[in-house]
Amino acid sequence: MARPSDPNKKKKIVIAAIATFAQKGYSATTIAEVAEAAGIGKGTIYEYFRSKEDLFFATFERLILDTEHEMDKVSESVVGSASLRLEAMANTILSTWLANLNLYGLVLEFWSATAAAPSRDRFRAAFKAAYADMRAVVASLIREGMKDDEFHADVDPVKVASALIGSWDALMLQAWLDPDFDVLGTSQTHIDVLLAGLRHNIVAGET
Amino acid sequence: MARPSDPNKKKKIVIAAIATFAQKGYSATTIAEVAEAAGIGKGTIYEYFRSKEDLFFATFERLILDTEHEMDKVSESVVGSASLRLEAMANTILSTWLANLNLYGLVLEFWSATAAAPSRDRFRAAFKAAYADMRAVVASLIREGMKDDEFHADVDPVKVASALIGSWDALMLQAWLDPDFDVLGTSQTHIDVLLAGLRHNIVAGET
Amino acid sequence: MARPSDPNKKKKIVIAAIATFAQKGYSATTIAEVAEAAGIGKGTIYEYFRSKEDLFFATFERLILDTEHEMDKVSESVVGSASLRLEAMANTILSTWLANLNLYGLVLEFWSATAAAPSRDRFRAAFKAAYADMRAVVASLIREGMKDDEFHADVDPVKVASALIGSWDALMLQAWLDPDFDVLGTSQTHIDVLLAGLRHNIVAGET
Amino acid sequence: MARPSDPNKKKKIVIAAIATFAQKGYSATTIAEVAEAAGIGKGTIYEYFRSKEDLFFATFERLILDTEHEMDKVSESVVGSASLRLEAMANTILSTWLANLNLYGLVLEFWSATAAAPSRDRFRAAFKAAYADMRAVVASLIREGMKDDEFHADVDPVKVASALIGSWDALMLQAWLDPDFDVLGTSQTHIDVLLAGLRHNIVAGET
DNA sequence: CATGAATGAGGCTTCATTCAT
DNA sequence: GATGAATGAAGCCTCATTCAT
Repeated sequence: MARPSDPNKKKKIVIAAIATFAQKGYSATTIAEVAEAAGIGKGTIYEYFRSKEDLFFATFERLILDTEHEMDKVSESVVGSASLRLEAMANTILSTWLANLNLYGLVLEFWSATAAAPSRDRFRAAFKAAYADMRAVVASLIREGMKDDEFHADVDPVKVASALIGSWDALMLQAWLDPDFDVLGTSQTHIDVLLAGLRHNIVAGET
Repeated sequence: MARPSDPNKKKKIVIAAIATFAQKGYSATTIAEVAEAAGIGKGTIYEYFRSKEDLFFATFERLILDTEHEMDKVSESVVGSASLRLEAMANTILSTWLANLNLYGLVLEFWSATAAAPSRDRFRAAFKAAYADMRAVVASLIREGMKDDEFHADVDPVKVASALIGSWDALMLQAWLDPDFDVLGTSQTHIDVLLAGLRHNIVAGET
Repeated sequence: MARPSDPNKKKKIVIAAIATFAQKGYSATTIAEVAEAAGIGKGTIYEYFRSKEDLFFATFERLILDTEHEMDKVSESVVGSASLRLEAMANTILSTWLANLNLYGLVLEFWSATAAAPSRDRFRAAFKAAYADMRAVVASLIREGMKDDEFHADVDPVKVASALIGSWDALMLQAWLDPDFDVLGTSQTHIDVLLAGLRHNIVAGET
Repeated sequence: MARPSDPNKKKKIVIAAIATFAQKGYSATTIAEVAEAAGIGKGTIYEYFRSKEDLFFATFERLILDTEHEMDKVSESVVGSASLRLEAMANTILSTWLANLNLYGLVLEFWSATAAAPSRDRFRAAFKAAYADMRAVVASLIREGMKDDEFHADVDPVKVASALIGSWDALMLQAWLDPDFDVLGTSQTHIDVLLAGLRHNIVAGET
């Protein structure tokens, strides 16, 4: 008469793991700490995850999913010109991330994990997919602006999206390094300039 | 002094450490491996570095210095319009980084190290300083463009520089994740749009 | 609790540690040796003791407790004149110690530990307390002899007790150095002379 | 044309070693520290001593010799009754030792060394010899008192000497453990009682 | 299913000793 | 003879993982 596996137990562990990994980093975090944070026994974790690395990957997946969910909500709810929607997207994403700046250390850990064997490819692929998703969303916004004749620049929307998302990523890094860094202001300036560029023709000879 | 002791022994160790850390990550790298890569005994490393972490920080410092050196060379050698010089800067930096893409994993490790105790502040401060340096160089290029009436946008040069540098950083990350990612093309598009924006007035009502 | 875990595991480890430390000395003893002697895994020791030094201190405490227990038994069971009881105490203590002469090396190690950082004060305080205990027991025996007019010498019982106990200690040392040393005979002579002195007035002019 | 070995260099090293060993204990002392204290290079020590243990033994020998030298001076210079000479001996020895109480930690180390292989027998034999020497000196003082009819007790002088010396040893230990311990007072009481006992017949039936 | 006691591989670090200069 | 850079053996300790209850 085994008690049915509590479906929330796994989630509970991941929550505890996110907090602990974010605070201390992957290597420095011990399974015992995660177990204690989750209020369960050490061995129980191994009932739900094959290994420490497995648990790590699970926390990664959850964060990725949460972010994508956030992006979907934004792109569905905001209306108006492409410029407006892009700005809204930027602000929402950055605000959300800023509100969870403490998680950024965890993202850094994930990136770092892509460098270290043996799960390198696993993390790398997941990251790549997540970026591709974000890119697609942003690029489609830009493409809409072009279709509506709001943007005249003849550029590859995907490339602009890449750079834009990249700048968000990097702004977060700088905020992580320096709590006084003006993320939203810098982002505003960047997107202002970028949108101004998109609204005009880019004369080849000018560059 | 007894055996003259290779005056470059310390440098030799750092070189070996860079290669090893980059390949396997900080945690996964053992002192024994670094020693072997350097062709010396395990104990010798401790003649030059107090601890594994100290060695790690030394590799970090060296890479930072090398990059700054590279930037200085570029900003001194390239002439022409601000747009041209910015593009040259972007291309040079990115090309240099691309050529050492394998080191990017190491940078990820460094970032990650800023999250993990106990050297957190040490790395964080060094990173912050390095970014400030880069920002200053790029911002001064933008400022020159404004002085020469090449750029009309009324924006904070430092903020644009932040976003620009951030995008380089993030493009490298994506290249690291995906070897097929078009770093230079994306950068070109991004800087084209950005420069186009800088050359025009940014009408407040337009955003 | 999972495996019930031998409730005496900690004691078992201490026993093994006593034997190993006594035989090889503190520095020369490795945790691996103690673990093997205890028939357990290396890591298990760290479930019960924070460090090698902690284990060492635990062995020390146990030996101290055992000796005090021995003294209590003697002082409670022997009856008769103070002289008789003091002699009985001396003989019992020395016999007990002689029977465990192999432990004396361990006591030397403890003494030595009081000299070496960083646990110096810990051991020193414990030793001091143990000596104070023994002193109190012996001094009270002498004091009883004075109350009963068996001893006429006007001396500080505590000082005599100190010297007496000290002589036992030192006799053990000499036995440890020289297996042929006549501990009990020497002690007998010493206590005979000492008791004879206690039974007479000590004329100041005579000294 | 090798410079002749500085005959004082060896002595200089031993002096430095005594200070260092006494302060930090044998294990905790590194050859590098001794070398630095002696103001010479690490390697130089190995020109004069085969190993760290050899150096340790040399410091031991020197301390033993110094103490014996001290005893000889006392036994030659003091005149008067046997009681007086014994008291003088006790006071001189204890005062000398007290003045160098910091060296006592080193003696403890030596004792401890007799417990730990592999030089066990070497130290043990030297200690045994040193005690035999001291015993002989003290016993001869007692024997003189018997010959002069100052002492009437029919006891073995060597046994009394053993106990007496042992008590000195142990008093030092207690002083080492407790800086407030009254060494000289306790010794005075002890020797008073002991001498009183020696001056009287010890009636067998009395014990 | 849950637990946590037990385990042992493996890492960092120390330091006595060597030996080229 | 003097030196100290180089070495590597060896030890303490951590912690992911297992498994008996």
